[in-house]
Parts: sequence; structure tokens; C-alpha cells
Amino acid sequence: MKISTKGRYGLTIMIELAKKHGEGPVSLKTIAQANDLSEHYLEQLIAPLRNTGLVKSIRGAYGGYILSDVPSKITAGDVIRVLEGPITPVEGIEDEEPAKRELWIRIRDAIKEVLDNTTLEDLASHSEDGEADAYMFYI
Amino acid sequence: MKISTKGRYGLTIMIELAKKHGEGPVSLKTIAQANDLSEHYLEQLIAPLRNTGLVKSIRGAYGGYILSDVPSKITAGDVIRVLEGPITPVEGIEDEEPAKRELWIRIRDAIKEVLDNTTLEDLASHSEDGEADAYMFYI
DNA sequence: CAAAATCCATACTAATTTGATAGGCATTAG
DNA sequence: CTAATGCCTATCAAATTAGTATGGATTTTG
Repeated sequence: MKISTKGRYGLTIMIELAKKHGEGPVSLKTIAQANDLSEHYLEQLIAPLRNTGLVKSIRGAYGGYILSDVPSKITAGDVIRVLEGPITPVEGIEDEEPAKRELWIRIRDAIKEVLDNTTLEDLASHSEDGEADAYMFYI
Repeated sequence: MKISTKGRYGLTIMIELAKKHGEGPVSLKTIAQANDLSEHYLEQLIAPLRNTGLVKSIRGAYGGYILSDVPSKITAGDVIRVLEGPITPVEGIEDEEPAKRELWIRIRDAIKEVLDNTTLEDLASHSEDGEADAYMFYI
């Protein structure tokens, strides 16, 4: 029941690109260093993001990546779907018996609701402040 | 972003126990056969359910398992937490930067809301009918 | 042009998790 | 006693995750 580093680091990349949207290409090296991540690994994650058209690449010296659209038009769901596959708590929901099928569907819809209504703009604008939100720490 | 067979089969076991609650112990063999699952594998899954007190075992011939409480008092969240660990889309939410932390918390709370408000009674009562719910098939 | 910066592609690997299987001991109903 | 059942430990194969390694290909600066 976890989102792997693929989705998490992928979101990290996209948030960085959103923060610098309109300021020209951002290199993976910059993003890797700022977030203490492996540049090589990020390369593997951004490849599908490029292939599906969420980002565009500019090659050569002083190149990098830019968002294909404005941050308010790209959602967390767009990113997670590309890197983690379809958003669902189980594969083949249709094959489950009715009771569990209904449960998985409710969970799936709840997650989709959150991911599809959170844009990169939302995420980027909350990235600067370090304030703790009221509802932060509880399980 | 998946619930593994541990959680899914675990729920299957608990739903079966809920359906026969009050009718004496149910053996794993019965449950395994009814759901076409490996009895040995179910043994491994029910061990933590027994250790945490969600079910009680009756040893010996014609033994089996029974729920420790009425089906309306046990939730899907109780079962999933035991078999899958804490309900959260990422480990160490506290360590994430504010924007993503807020996103993970929203997802976590949405999932918890569903799991903690679905009881075994709900699930067991929907298990007999084979009717397709209106909102079944879409992604 | 040459060198540096950057993207691009493929292959390999170590660790972990998942989903079991195997075999035997312990307990109880009949 | 004996058959049916739970209980326990060990082992294992496949898949997934989280990277590393290597070597390009492309573009810009100087």
C-alpha cells in the first residue's frame, strides 16, 4: 500500500520544474543535487515523463527539462499514473467478489479524488514555507 | 500503490468467519477450498490475526477459527493494518517536504476513512448477492 | 573546431517483498 | 488410538524496487 520512490522522486522532479516554470530549462543535475538524489536514477524516471509528453527536453549544454504545460494544468495523478501505473489498490478489481470489489472501488475513488485535484501549482506554492500544518502528526 | 494478497486473502478469511459467526469454529481448509487458495499460505496470514487478537483459534479435530468480536465491531482497517502495516502511502511522512507531506496525508486520510468505516458485517452482507453495482467499471 | 554539459539508452545488480511449499509437532473429538 | 485440525519453522522462486555502470548522441559555449 505504498507509493514507491519512482512516484515520489518523479513528483519531486515535477515540483522543481513547476517552481521554475517560465525560467528556461532545468537540468537533472540541479534537481538531483538540491534533493540529494542520484542523477542517473532520475534520468530513468524522467524518461517516461518525457515519452508521455508531460515534460519536454532541451539537449546540449545548458539544456534540461521544462513542463509541457502550465503547473495548474498538470496534476499529481498525471505524474503518479505515468510512474506507478493505474491508480488502484488491487489489479483486476472486476474479478473480485462483490463485497471486496466495492471496498477497492471506494478506496480507489478516494485516492483518485485527492491525486486528480492536486496540481503542481498547489504543490509548488506550498514548497517554500516550512510551517507545520495543524493535522500533521497522527496515525 | 497496491494491497498485496496478504491483505486481500486476510480479508477473505475474515469475511468467511463473519458470515459464519456464531456457528462454531471454521477451519482454514474450508476457507481455502471455498476460495481456491493455499491452506498453508492462509496459515501464515492468520497467525498475525491470531497474535493481535482479532481471531481466536480452537485446536484439535473439528477446530478452526472464530472472530474475537462481532462482525460489526471489526473493520477492514483493523485487518489491513495487521497484515500490511500502517495505512500510509509513504513511510516517514514527517520527513517529506511540506507540499508532498500534505499530499500524502490527504491520501492517507482518505484511505483510512474508507477502511475504518467498513465493517466485516458490511462486507459479509454484500458477499452473497452477485449483483453488479452501478459504479463498477471505470478507471 | 573542441570541450563541456546535458540528454538518451541499455544492461546489470543487490536487496526486499511476495507468494508460496515442505515437513513435522501439538491438541482434541470421537 | 486415530483422524482432523491448528501451530511452527525453514526454505524457496519470482517479481519488484532502487539503484549502478557504461557508453553514447546532441547541442552550446568559447
